[in-house]
Amino acid sequence: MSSEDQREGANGSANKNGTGSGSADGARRDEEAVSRFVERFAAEMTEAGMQRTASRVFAALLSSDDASMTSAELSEQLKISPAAVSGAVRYLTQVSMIGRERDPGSRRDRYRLHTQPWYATLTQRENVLSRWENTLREGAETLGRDTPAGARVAETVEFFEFLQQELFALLDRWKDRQETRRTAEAQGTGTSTGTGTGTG
Amino acid sequence: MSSEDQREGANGSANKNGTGSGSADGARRDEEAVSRFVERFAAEMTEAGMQRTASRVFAALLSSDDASMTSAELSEQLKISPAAVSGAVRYLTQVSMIGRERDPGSRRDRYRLHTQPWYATLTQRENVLSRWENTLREGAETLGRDTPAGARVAETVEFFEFLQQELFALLDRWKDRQETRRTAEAQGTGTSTGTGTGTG
DNA sequence: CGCTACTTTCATAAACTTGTGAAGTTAAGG
DNA sequence: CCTTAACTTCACAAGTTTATGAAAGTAGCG
Repeated sequence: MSSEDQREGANGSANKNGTGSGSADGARRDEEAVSRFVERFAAEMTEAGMQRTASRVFAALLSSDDASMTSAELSEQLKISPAAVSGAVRYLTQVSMIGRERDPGSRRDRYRLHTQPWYATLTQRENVLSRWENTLREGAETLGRDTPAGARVAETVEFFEFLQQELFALLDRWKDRQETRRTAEAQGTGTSTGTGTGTG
Repeated sequence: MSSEDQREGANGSANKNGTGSGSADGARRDEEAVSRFVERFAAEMTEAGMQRTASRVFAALLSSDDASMTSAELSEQLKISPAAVSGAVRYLTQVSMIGRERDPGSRRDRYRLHTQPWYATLTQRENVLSRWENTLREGAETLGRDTPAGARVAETVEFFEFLQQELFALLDRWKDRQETRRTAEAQGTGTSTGTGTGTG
């Protein structure tokens, strides 16, 4: 634990999240409350079937101001070993929810939330929906489309086809909406909260 | 593999799936192939986070000709104890994917696939999406909407709101489409495969 | 070209999940 | 009301997942 802190003095320390930077603005994070949110949201994702640590890492990244953290930061905030972080980020990388970067001049990797984590998840070809669809299609053949069971399964296949098509259209609409809004914002107010967003 | 075939001998017994009903038509089920489909689809649902036995029960019902099976039938086909069936159907009932019936004059319950299992799952208020949305909303407040992290989370909330709205609309469209098709079928060909469908 | 700061892999331990038999409960039908 | 079939609950065993420390692997940087 304490042996990790050697390197701290260098710069913005473990948490790049406003707190450590001693900035004078009022937006100081209540790290404890933030952590509660991280854990709660992670727990809900876990309930829905995502690996526990992967969920926690994802939630932590989602709640970090620049949408990225290093392994050490994650390890410290979530109180888990580097090994656990390693496993989690491998998973999250595989499913395209985060990316790995290297800060130039450092040996540390940074893990960054993809700009469109949900978009990526929902659209990637090797999708849950796609796989189900394929299996169901074979099942419909096996059962025979002229049987009630086969007909039911065939209809389920159609439903999933429909669902996926519509999902793509829906996501496009979202993207448009976001772009429109961004443009409007850029012209209107001068606010510069313009960090990469988590949706899409 | 081969040792499982004992059950075949008896008669239609456990499986009400067209095979036993003594009908002369060629649509005799290859029970082994059907079982492979059941297990494969169940495994995919399990991978996606659903309880293993619940998935197997669901898949079995989906593949049964009248979309319903008794506890004993499930127990035999899936080779699990009545206790396991009990637990699985309790879960499936809770998430509104199946319903419980009682054959009049019998002491056995029947578990029936809801006509619209996906519809129910996607639209019920106590939804994964709704819960995530609420948690995220609180998170946005905690983080402060004027911080990059808070803004990102707030946008995620909007995305989930958008997603849910669109999902409802999408499901309505599907229902319309199905109804239209049914009507057309009824008028056009004389086919009578018209069993309840699994989609919606 | 080797030192050192990271990251990953691996065997093991802990925690959790799941399925079971047995006991308990409910209600159909005499 | 008693008998009995069917369903549910429960404590426990088996199996699976998950996190860990230790060891091995990589790659910046002198």
